[in-house]
Amino acid sequence: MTNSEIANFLYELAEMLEIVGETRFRIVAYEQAAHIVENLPEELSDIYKEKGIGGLTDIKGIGQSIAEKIAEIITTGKSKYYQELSKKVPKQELNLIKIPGIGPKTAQKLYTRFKIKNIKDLEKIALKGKIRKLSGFNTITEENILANIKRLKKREKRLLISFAEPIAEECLVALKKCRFVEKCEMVGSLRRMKETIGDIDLVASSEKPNSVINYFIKQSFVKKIKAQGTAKVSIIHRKGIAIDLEILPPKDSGSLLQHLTGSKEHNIHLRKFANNKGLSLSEYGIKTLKTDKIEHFKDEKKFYKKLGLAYIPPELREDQGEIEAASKNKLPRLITLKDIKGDLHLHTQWSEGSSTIEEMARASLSNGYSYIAITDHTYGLGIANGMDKMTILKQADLIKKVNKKLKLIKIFSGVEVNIKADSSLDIADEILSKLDIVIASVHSSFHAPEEKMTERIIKAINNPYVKIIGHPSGRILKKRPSYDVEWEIIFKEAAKNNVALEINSLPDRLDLKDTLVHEGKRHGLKFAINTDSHDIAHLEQIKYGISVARRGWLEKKDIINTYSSENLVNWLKR
DNA sequence: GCCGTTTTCGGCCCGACTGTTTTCAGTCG
Repeated sequence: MTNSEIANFLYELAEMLEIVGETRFRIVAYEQAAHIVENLPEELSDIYKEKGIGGLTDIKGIGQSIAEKIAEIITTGKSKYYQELSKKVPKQELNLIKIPGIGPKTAQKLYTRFKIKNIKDLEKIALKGKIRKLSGFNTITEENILANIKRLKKREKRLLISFAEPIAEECLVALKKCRFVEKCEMVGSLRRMKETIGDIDLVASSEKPNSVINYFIKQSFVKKIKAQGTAKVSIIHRKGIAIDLEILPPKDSGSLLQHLTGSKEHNIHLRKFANNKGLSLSEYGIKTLKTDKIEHFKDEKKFYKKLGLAYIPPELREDQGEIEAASKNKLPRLITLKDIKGDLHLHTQWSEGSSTIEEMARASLSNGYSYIAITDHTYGLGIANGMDKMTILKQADLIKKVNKKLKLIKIFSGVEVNIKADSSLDIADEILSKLDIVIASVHSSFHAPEEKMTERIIKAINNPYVKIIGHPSGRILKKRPSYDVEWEIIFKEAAKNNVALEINSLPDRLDLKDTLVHEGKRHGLKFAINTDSHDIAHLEQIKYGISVARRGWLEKKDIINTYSSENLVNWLKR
């Protein structure tokens, strides 16, 4: 049983507890445990197999009671507690609380009155105008329910960061033109550079919040106003994405920025941490509990400093140990874009790319890179016009010539070789040995069982010429889950054999993902942040790969393409 | 249900917006 299955199980328990009217704190305990399990790098079932119940309760946020429920579901696939609860909770009510704006109380009212089976039924009843007649409801609430059902259908999945970011930019450009706005920024998951975004959160500082709100809601991209107050406004953008804007006076801009950047889990932990020091946090500043006096913060860094913490970069604010690290001044010095010296995964017209080798090299040079690797597909990947061995050698020859022509950038010859279903590579070692760098990737048989898939990758890692494993988990965001592999074995083997794992910067891959990157770092692994560009226009997507690396706590030294050309050559020889 | 540089019991993050509750509950982030 996977962590995400166990997390879903705990989330469902929390939802059912909510409906039966359990105390808030018990519900929160289940929700927190679910969240912790969801983000755990190690598989819970492995921990249980190795250490039993004690291994589970060692995890902060999981106590005896929840540990027993997890153990039961791992060993038997069932849970008595779950079964008992589901008898008390109509499944229909569980469906209803998925609609934004409908919580357990409203769900119960609607269900007991109408005996609705699902969201579709609710929609029908709302369309017939029956809900407005119920006490406690009216035409407006009925309309809201309908609008929210529509939204739920639309945004069932989160948006890629590459889709959300330009929309947020558009809003900021508009806000900056407003004369009442002093400063404005992205906050929430966008500022933390999460791989997918639920809705866009923006913050502005101004002495006249109302004027800013009135200006904002008149913009042409606003399709609908969802909620409007004196300090906050929520709209729907014409592309269907929800945008929240919050405004406070400049004297509070630091604490507001901190508050809205989140994550929720980071903030909860931070507030508990502050409570222990006799302080209370909010978007309005830091209150000393004894005196009730509030200190205001224009600067976010000073906000953290007041708590005795080093400044925590937004990408780390996921409650993954960053508060403890900041209190001991042990935060990593995160990698930045300017640390990158080259891109080691590029395609050209020689396989499925649209640019030439020289075009790629020149574009990279103007990016400030000192080297690149050309790594076109090999012939097993027929769909991508993969190269056979003669073509590979011909291309390597051409690369030598281009290298002589362009002296300011070094071009490494390479391939992205396929790891076949039988674990072998589709190009012989004899050819691979003539190249500077080899990436090995899985492009077929994604559904192989965990053991087989792990064996395929391990075998590639042990090939003396393979230096990087490309997009190691194989996932495509919103389309394809990652394949089943034993990460711990792969991390250990890759670290031992001096093979780097790739952080692929394509916005729908971002593979390896942040939490696994963090775990890999603990094993002493090296990484390569590559774009997998098929066109010179893709080179700039390296920023998304950098974000993943930062979210995975990586520093310059963890990443091979921050090395100088000379050091990289030495590393490749090792 | 979980947790402990005060604690194994008694707390548990904090505030905005909506609706019709004229002083607050429900919901959200």
